[in-house]
Amino acid sequence: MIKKGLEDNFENIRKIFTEYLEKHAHRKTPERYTILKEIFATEGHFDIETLYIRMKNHKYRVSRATLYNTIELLLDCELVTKHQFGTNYAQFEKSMMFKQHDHFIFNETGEVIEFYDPRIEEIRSQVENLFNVDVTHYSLTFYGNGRPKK
Amino acid sequence: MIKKGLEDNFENIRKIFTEYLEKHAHRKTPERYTILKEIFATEGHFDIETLYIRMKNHKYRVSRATLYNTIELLLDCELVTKHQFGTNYAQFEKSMMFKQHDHFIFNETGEVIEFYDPRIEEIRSQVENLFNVDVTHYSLTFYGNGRPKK
DNA sequence: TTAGATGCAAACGGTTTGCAGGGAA
DNA sequence: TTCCCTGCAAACCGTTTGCATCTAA
Repeated sequence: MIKKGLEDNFENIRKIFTEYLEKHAHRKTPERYTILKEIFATEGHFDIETLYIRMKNHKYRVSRATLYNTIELLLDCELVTKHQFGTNYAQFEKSMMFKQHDHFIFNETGEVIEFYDPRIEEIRSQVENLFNVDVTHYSLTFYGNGRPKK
Repeated sequence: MIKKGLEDNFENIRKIFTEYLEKHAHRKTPERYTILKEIFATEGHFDIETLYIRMKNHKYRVSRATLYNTIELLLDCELVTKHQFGTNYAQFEKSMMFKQHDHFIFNETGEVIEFYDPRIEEIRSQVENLFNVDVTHYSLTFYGNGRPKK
């Protein structure tokens, strides 16, 4: 039953993507839907190379160029979010429509914890008012170490 | 008088760097001090290539490799801060010991505004307590557009 | 039928590395 | 004198681009 719910949810995602492609007169190629499916089939963050390897392992014929192109579309229709956690390569994650969140990164391992604190919205408004700007997006990331168990 | 004050301040910076080099048994080469001086002589953010060009223009013989090496030392002794504003190249700025701040970036131009909102410290404590971690550093950046003048 | 999309491989650009020569300690 | 540091150039690696081929519309 829960699984059914998740599938329904993905159907919804597909629909959003389809509408986006149609609206912008982009072709609905099988590759694009396969990549969308692959991304939404796994949890957590990923980079392009990892996604590429994973799809190769699943015996899909896909090129890095197409991955980069398709990610661009998915970013544009906001189904995927891009992060640059202080490295010089990009990491991505599927957007969780409702669940806005920020990140804590362990210095040693790169492990990611997600959290949400509503006070960030207050800071955001403050910035918008102070500088007379519209904030389109933002990035808040804490870096640090775990405390000794003890 | 104010200028004098700034010079004194830079003397202090030099001292910090010297102490750091001595403590870690790194050599006090002229290149390292020249780079330090060049960085503290200019305002705002910079990337390695810009710094390289600027030093070439000032007729310094310096290699990119040394710039990268020295920046690494300056980061380590916290005289310089590193940013990755959503691009795949790093930007840096001299640390302002006392003036903690975050950034707003204009989507179109990349122009940077600095600001400070103390509420970020509350979020930081919250994260530390919630996940039982120590935050060593963080990054908060808003991206957006200026509002039409009216 | 045809313009947009794909796969492949080469190009690109910021960063890193290897190495011979130079200079701080 | 030692061996860390420097400049130079090549290597590296994530990303972008060019192009022949393919295919959604």
